[in-house]
Amino acid sequence: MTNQEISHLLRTIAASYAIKDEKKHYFQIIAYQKAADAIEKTTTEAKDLYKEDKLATLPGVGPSIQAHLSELFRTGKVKHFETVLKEVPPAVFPLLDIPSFGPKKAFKLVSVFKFTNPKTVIDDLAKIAESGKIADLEGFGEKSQADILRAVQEYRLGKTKSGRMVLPYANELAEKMLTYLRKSKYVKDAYAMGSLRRRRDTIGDVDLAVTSGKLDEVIKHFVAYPYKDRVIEKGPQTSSIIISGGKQIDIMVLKPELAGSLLQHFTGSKAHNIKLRELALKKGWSLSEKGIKQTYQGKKVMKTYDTEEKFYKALSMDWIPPEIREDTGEIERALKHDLPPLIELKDIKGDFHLHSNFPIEPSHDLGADTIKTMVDTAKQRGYSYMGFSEHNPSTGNHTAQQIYTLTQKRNNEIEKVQKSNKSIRIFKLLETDIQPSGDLAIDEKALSLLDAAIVSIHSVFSMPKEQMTKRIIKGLSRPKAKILAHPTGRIINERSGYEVDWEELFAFAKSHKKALEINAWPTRLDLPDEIVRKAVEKGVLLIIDTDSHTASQMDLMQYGVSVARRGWATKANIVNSWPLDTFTSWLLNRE
DNA sequence: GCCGTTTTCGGCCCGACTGTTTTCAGTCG
Repeated sequence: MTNQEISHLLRTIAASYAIKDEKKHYFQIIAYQKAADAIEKTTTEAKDLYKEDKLATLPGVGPSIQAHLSELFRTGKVKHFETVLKEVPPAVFPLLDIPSFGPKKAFKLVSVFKFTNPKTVIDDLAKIAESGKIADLEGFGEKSQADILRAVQEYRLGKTKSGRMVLPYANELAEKMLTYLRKSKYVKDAYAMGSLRRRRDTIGDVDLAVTSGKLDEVIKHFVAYPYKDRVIEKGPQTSSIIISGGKQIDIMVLKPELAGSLLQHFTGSKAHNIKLRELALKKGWSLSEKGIKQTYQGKKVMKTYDTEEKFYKALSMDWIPPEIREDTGEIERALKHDLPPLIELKDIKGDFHLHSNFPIEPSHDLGADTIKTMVDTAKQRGYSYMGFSEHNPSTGNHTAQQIYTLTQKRNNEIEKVQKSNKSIRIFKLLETDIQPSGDLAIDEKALSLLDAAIVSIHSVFSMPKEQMTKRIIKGLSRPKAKILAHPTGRIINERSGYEVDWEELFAFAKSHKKALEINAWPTRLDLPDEIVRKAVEKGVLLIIDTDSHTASQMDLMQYGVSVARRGWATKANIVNSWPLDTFTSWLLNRE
């Protein structure tokens, strides 16, 4: 059972409790939802945690839910869950997957119209809505009947569940809207918020915040967006629209003097905000997007903040970088004024996963730009060093001698460019396949031509975890192999990575000073942030690379840096933020 | 059901918006 499925199951249990007796089970419902959130978010499979007896390490998973999940993994079902679910008509559950349907609405409709078949309930409901019978129901009306019909239709089209966007795509949508918003004279400042500002690897909705003296004018302007499909809601300070393409944009507008609490509120994460508010509550304070509510001599006073720094300061803590606002310890550290200095884009001194168009007759894809062009771009970026790492010449079509000769030719070209570019040190690498056996795709003689090798998996992804871990470690254990590229092999929205025993790989990488790559390619972002965090805690070296196949793609570095920041990485962790001499000593094993 | 340098018991974030109401329930983030 996947984390997604387990999370869905826990939400189903929460919904069932809400239907049975929401008041009585109020906090249980919250607890189940919280556990569902945690399991949905984590990149570690709950089943693996169960095997290692570490389920309780998930926040919000306590003794009871842990026991239920253990039973689930052991026997495939949970007696307690079955008892709870038995009391709710099964036709309720499919409706819960439709946006705007909660437990109450779903249960009422299923009960009144006596829907019994979960397989047909959505169609049955659509028919009833079309016949006009819902409008007569108490608590419903013509409008809600039409809303139900539209929600069902959108659900059938898969429109509202069109998946999460990769970062640059969401960025582009946000920038377009921000540009449009700034055209209004009533807009003072406009910002991207939510998971976009926290730089999560994927984005659901685009959240925007605007400061203005004229809230209603901004909302009016927002809903008049030319690429709008429809308005979901529109109030005095917030609004949501669907744009063509089906993506949702949410906006919140407040006065400039509330900018601090507004940005803090709308950046999230939800877990981060809840933790902050619980903390404030202990002082008798109440936090919201409007500021901090305090009681003075029996009177409630709202204190306002125009910057986030002031808002956090009022809570006796340092400003927290958005990338780590996930309630994974950042609040405690900010209270102790002990947040780590996260790596920044300007700290990066070189890019090492670069594919030029040099005709090396590779096993996989070739780049599109010349070595010289890419060197020029690196210099423009202010890099002091860089490395070329085209894929190795294909082993199927070449003899060992041919591979050697091709590599040598590529090296000659690099040396030629190096001669006329003294301000940047250019290293000679290759991205070399780790074959299923764990052997590298090129022999020792060809390897000797390289300063170092980036090694990676490009075939036979489905291997048992132990075998895959052995394969990787065997490949990495060659002295020239210094970097493991895209370590999980995942492609966002396409495939989950292969299975690796991270503890074992971290231990090996640390003791042999091998770097794990944070691949900045937006559909990779591999290592994922959560694994970066674990690597950082273990003291494993990391390198941020773009995997560029054109010179312009070297701009993608920012996305890799975001992942590193989300993983709490500092300069000490990131080898390509080191000065040239330190870096060179490391890469060439001269330390 | 979870959780803890103010607690192992007694708390549990906060508010916006909509539709159907005439003061509020439901859903969402």
